[in-house]
Amino acid sequence: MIAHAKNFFYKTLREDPKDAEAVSHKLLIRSSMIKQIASGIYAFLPLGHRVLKKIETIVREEMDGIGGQEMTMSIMMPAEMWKKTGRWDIYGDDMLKLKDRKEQDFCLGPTHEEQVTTLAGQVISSYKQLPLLVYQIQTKFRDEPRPRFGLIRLREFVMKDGYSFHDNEESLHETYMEVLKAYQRILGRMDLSFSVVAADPGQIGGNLSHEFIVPAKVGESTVFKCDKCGYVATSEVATSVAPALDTLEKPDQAKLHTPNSSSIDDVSQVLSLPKSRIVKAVMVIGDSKPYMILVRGDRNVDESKMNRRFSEWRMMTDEEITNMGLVPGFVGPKAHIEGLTILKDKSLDNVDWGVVGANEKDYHIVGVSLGDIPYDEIVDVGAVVEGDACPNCGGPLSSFTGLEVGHIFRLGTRYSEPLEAFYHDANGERKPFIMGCYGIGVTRLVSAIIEQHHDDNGIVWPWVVAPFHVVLIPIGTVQSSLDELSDSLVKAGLDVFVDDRDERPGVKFVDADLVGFPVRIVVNAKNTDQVEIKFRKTGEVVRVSRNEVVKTILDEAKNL
RNA sequence: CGGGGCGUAGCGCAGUUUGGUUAGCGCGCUUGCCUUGGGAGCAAGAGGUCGGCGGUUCGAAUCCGCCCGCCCCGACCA
Repeated sequence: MIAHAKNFFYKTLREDPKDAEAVSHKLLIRSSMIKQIASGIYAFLPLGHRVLKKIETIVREEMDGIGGQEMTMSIMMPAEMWKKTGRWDIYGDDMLKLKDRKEQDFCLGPTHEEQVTTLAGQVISSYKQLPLLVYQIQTKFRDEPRPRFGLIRLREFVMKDGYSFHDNEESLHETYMEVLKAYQRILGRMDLSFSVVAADPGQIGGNLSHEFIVPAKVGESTVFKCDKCGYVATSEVATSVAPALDTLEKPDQAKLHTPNSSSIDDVSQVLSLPKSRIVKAVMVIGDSKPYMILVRGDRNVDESKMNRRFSEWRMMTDEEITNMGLVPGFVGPKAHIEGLTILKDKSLDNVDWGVVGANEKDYHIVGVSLGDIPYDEIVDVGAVVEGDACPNCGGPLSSFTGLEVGHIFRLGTRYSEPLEAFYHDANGERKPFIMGCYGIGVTRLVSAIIEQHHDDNGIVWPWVVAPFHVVLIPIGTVQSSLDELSDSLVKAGLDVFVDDRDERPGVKFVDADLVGFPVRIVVNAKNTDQVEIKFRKTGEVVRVSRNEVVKTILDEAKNL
């Protein structure tokens, strides 16, 4: 494939766009890969389009490699199937709903479990046809409240979503692991460093999931890991052992005056005690019932963990707290509060004594043995913090931020049951499919790759996803040798971009670096027998005779 | 949805506080000359509903009101 700059649909920018913050966003705009159409919605110009297609090809090859069957589902779909699974309401405003001319309800698919499950129910009728793995690479729409960072958080984006169907858990597990390995190969081929981490299935459902996280500054996911034993988990599911407190003699239990000290910080200061000695009491309404959640004072309740514990929850208002006979800001545990359930977070496990609210304005009680505090259940809803001990080996946990580029789930029968997607088993009984689902954010990968592969001058595309492998820059009149050279490169299967613009060499060099072609070839009229080859990644420059060019590049390609 | 910022030529910005010629600058674009190994130079040009609507005024990019869009932090989020 060959393209010529003179009539190529692109225009590089000298200055950073003012609306861009992330490096990948700035470079995508400046190199003219994408143009914004609306918030979270972009057009892919030819350069960006070519990158996207190359990423898709890698994904497709690896999915086909484990027996995945590619298909294309519809983007727009009727409300009915979403109402059956309950997600017509659960998904909320993130799902773009619309009506057709007959006033029928439709939505633009934010994901495709409903559709693929419906289809499977219609097409698959026997256990003999299982297991089955299908996938598509297709545009999704989610009306995100806050799109950001160019292609990182979009409203309209391309995703590879795959779904598997099984008649038993072992089969699901097998496919799940095969997809996991395929994902590792996909990201590895794109030269991304990444972590596979235990994660929160969120509203997709299921009991276990893994995220594929590419470490990046602009990452929205926080991951905790243990260097000692290899434990990794997102902040949403990470557990830890809170480090032990400094030994401190327990004072006699006493009610102390703590005027205007309703926050942990205030109490800690007034009593000259570490925040970890204070028992935080968080009052919530969970699934319509009141709960008091006790957490160690130096940490917070994690919302994702709460979302898994309760299907619906919110903080109590001050009025509701007062109505329970408690005092907002000075809430503490006490026995026998009608209808109240007390949950004790495990972060309090190794606290021997502490401070609790006195349930009286401006008073706290010190010297309370944790053993004396009443509770109904021990729970894990506390947010992990860096420095906590690894739940497996006790080693210290550290954290990093990254981009979630893939997520795989075991769904079980979450969708097949409500959609009545059944097969017949060996005994002739109708059973719902056991399902898995597997996503990769294709558009997000474009950004992830740039976040990991760039320098001060621009993008440094890995060979396999570069929009073009080679940029050819002529200096002076070299038409015949240029044609000959580009011919041989194209015949060797390379994608060649000829910068034949009527520009000075400096302009072309700067653009070549910005756009990020892995290889730059300069042909100078002063000496057409030899050409200069420069590798973007290493900056290495070699001069070779024209007939050695293809070989030189192909030899080096595996390192690019 | 809460907080903050921005909206003037394709891009980046000045002008708005204190209303007043024909709304400027850099880059980019067009034409010519010149130049050709890291964003050259000279000359002549083209390009604007000043985000939108309404109001105040002799007069509005500038003051007032309403609305829209975009970005950042948070909430939210496979």
